[in-house]
Amino acid sequence: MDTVKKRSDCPISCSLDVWGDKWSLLIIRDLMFAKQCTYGDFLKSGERIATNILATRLQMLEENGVIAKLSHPDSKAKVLYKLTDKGIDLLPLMVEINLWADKYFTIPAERKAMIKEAKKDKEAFIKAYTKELKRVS
Amino acid sequence: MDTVKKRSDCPISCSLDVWGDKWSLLIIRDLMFAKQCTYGDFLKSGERIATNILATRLQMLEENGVIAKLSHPDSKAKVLYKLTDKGIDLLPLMVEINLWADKYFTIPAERKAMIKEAKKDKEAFIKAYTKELKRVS
DNA sequence: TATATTTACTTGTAATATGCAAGTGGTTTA
DNA sequence: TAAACCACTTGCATATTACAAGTAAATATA
Repeated sequence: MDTVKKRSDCPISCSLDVWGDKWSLLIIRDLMFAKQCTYGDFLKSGERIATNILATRLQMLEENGVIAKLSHPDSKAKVLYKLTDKGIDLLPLMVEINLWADKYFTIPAERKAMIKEAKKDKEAFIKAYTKELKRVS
Repeated sequence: MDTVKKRSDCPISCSLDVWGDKWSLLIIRDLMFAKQCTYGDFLKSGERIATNILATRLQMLEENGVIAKLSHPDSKAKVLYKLTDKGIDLLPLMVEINLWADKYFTIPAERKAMIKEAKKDKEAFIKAYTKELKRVS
């Protein structure tokens, strides 16, 4: 595929060049929740990503070292995706998005527990959850 | 303009519906750095946003309560944009993006000082800088 | 006071990206 | 051995973006 074209050297801009679209962070979210996902798992997510978009985003995120493919233990027909360390390092960002959303949107009940935990002791939560994510990867 | 169409109730998804595109966070970045910007200031930024895109993004961000217009003290021809409290609350998110980028990209020298300060004591930095942003708004 | 310039946009149009439906080719299950 | 599953690809209509040019009000200049 084609190389990512940088718009500038600004750290925000460079970051957006990697995951700054409507879908990438949702893929990363799925991987942070589920630790590992198949292609089909992503398609089943609530936001109904189109299959061609999913394919190009997965490719893009892999090229940028945010996610990695690994072979599925059960079947050669399946592919497992997981976060790399670079992807796991997006956890603090993900937490902050959740906290912002918690302040300005109505959050579904099943998501409140994690947000509450992150609010109680942010650093501790991130440390513990990072460890858990790295254990799987 | 048309209402934002939610893809799901997920906090990440809802947040992305507001600022999850290639340009919105750059607009917010400019406002966090400069505190107040005119339309022309945004156009002058390094990433060269197209004027029609800028206009629609500013409108979108204003509709979503992230930024606000105010009259320019010098001239009726000029318009000043600033962050609302909701926009200022994106500072922790912005800091985390910078920290992630600092780890994985080459950061321009002139941006390193702020990142260093944020790394030294994140909470203190956010608190102090939030205060400064609110002072202007 | 007339004219030029600045400012914040808008409009038109071509290029690109997205979204949807259907298809493909290996792999696994029955 | 056929049907079903899985991870994609392909084709095409629609939507979004990018680029260039234009507009109207406000201000600066002659």
